[in-house]
Amino acid sequence: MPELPEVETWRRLAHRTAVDQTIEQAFCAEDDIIYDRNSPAAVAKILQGQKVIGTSRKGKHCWLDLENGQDLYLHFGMTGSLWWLQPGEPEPSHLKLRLELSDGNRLVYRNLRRIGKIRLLDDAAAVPPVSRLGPDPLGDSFPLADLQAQLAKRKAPVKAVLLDQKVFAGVGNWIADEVCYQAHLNPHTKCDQLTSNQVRELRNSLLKILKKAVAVDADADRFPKNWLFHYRWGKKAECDAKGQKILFEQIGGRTTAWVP
DNA sequence: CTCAGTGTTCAGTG
DNA sequence: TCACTGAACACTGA
Repeated sequence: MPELPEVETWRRLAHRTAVDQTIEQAFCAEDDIIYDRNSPAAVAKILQGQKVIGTSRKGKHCWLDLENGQDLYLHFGMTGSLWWLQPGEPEPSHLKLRLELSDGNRLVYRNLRRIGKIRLLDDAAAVPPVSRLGPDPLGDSFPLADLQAQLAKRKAPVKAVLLDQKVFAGVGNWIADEVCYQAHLNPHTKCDQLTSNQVRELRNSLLKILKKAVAVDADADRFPKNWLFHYRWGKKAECDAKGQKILFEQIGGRTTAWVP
């Protein structure tokens, strides 16, 4: 479920395993998930011999900073993931990118359903989609006053605006629902109808959820037991941890789980 | 067989 | 130009 916490966890993985390593060999699948001025094979050729000097993330987008000044940009879509493999460890299916590092380990990107992107960019932060993102609530300054002003201008349901990457870079469907749940907001509420206390609660809940999810490496099994998260999947659970009925509705074009 | 789905982006409307 | 809605994208699994 690649939303901000998962992507941040993968960025950290890449950071501690690949920074200061040289890419000895690279493989890019012949797949239009890798679209670029260059063919996948040409991208692999450029990657070969490059040292990784850093990692970056904004919202759900992340990239490796290469020694030649370019960025290896990764977007995970709905089903992408990043794996670090030691010698002998088998690779996952649907592998789209493999970096063989100088210490003998591999960093690989896999994507089951091919909604995602791999690109070699001169400056990932300067071009869309990253350049169009609003603040990342964890990585950027995210003042309450700015949020109040933004939301006061929006008439869409709060659930829909939580998914707007220009306002909350990195929030996805389950986080948006979790925020409404923990902040005691009806996801149908129009943003311009929210009281200033509600906006404060929304922001507090969002930051709390993101920090906790990142602190447990986005491992859902370690999310607090009282989070709606554990009860919303598969539409199996009728009730949350307190026995309150969970509703499933379409809001902002997506399935929304909420408790009145 | 049908359909929903963790994300983004575009067309159409107002 | 913007805000908003709904559809499209690709594929799997329920």
